[in-house]
Amino acid sequence: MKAPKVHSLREAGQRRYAAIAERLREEITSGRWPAGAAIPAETALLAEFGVALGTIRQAITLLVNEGLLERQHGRGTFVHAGLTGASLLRFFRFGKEGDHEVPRSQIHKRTLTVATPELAKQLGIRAGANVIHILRSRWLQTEPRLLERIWLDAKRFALMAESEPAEWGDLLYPEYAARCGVVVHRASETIEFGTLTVPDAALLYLPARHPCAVVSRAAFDIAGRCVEVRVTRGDANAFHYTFNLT
Amino acid sequence: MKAPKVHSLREAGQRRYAAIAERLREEITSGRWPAGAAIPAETALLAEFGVALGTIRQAITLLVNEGLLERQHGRGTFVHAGLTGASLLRFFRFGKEGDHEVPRSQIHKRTLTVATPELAKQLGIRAGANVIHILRSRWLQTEPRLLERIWLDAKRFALMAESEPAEWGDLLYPEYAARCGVVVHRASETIEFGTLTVPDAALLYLPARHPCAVVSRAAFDIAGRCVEVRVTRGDANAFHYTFNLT
DNA sequence: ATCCTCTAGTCCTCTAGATGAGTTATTGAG
DNA sequence: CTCAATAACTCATCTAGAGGACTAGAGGAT
Repeated sequence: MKAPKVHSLREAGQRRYAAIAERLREEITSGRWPAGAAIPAETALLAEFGVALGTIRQAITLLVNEGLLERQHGRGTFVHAGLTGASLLRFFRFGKEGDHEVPRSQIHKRTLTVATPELAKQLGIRAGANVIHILRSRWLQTEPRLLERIWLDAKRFALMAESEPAEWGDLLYPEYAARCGVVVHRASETIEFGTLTVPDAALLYLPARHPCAVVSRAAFDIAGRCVEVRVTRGDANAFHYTFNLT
Repeated sequence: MKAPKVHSLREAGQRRYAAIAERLREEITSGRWPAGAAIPAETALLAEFGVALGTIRQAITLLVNEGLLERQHGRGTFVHAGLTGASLLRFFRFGKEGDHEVPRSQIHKRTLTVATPELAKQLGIRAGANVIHILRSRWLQTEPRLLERIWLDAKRFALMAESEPAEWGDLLYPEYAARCGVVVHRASETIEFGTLTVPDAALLYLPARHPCAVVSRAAFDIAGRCVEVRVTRGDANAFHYTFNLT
């Protein structure tokens, strides 16, 4: 089935490349083009939409800049494969530099509870709906370094509630993808400062009321739905983060 | 004088648009095209370099993405005007939201000292060379909120040493530009947590050893030279910062 | 004075190609 | 079987041009 040319479908004033980008975005966010898969070649798309190569490339460039697509010279253009989740350690400096070891995970609790109104709003579910709550620490060498609290929609992540936490790997995002088909595409993080409660301090082998950095993350799938809420705490003295402004 | 076509000047394997971008970058970083000024029109550049419009646009896009140029539809393409410096408060939440008031400045000290080896390395000057050191606090309403220590190369910023601190505005970057012709184009910032010394705490009306966020900034001009080193401290409990990852 | 239109100058979109460069699977020689 | 050459596919660069959209200023109508 040949798709109609884009000329007839776009709104007044809308650019052709923008109309094409919108159509491609729809294929991606709907999941018809799954994460990591190749999209049709540029020559195929220009034939399908009946436009010149430059127009197709402009549409694709738009989606590349949005982080939805990735180009690979000579291979093809691919739907963004998602985050692995190994990125929290960039905020902390524990031990030697340039060490990108994945911290080992120790699950302390995995419970089924009920969403508070605030959490429900973040996850886009009904207040009072079931959520999975995970408490785990992350270890480097022989020291617990980070303490994570994670909340998931129990409906979407049913298989995370049924499987044994001991079977999970140190990284959760690959588990989400393998067990529940949920790919984390982007996340928003907020950094704040606080002090450790008595039980939290015990889990991190630190004194009570020790200063800590608090990183609150909301993770989103490619369609923009929030799929995970996570709050991570670590020793404030190990915290450091660099970035650039222009 | 007509410039030679770019064909004959680029290195083997280098793209035309990359060669053109390099030439434009040289005009900008050398200061021949000053900050805020318009560059020649695309049609003028394509005639000068003897290439097609698309190639010129690709070269300009490269520099726009680097932050060196800014396009304005219908007006022209301009050299990036530089930072105003009003951006440190984005890290802190003092009082009401969405309040973009510029904090008032109180200069406590402006002294001429000698660069430590580490500072000299950052500023790209000789260890032991003269530097200007400024200690100032930034006020919102009736409270001191941030404490800043600033170091400048005394040679480049001679007029900052001679003028009266009382004459300076609340923002220093416009002073640098007006008095010394130094435009801050980009900055790199590192966040850490610490506690306040007794004298620093007194200046911020906080108890000694109160937790603080420490933001260390290196500011660079458009040619990539470090022109200012600044360390800012504020109440850690007011600190918060959000950003996105893909 | 205010509003409008016109115009020249700018960047932006789009076409219809040709050619270059990187990747991968196949095919043929040893 | 192993390895190298090749073919076929991909995205990337570049041309030469037409017309659109936006801005700013000049001039005229109200």
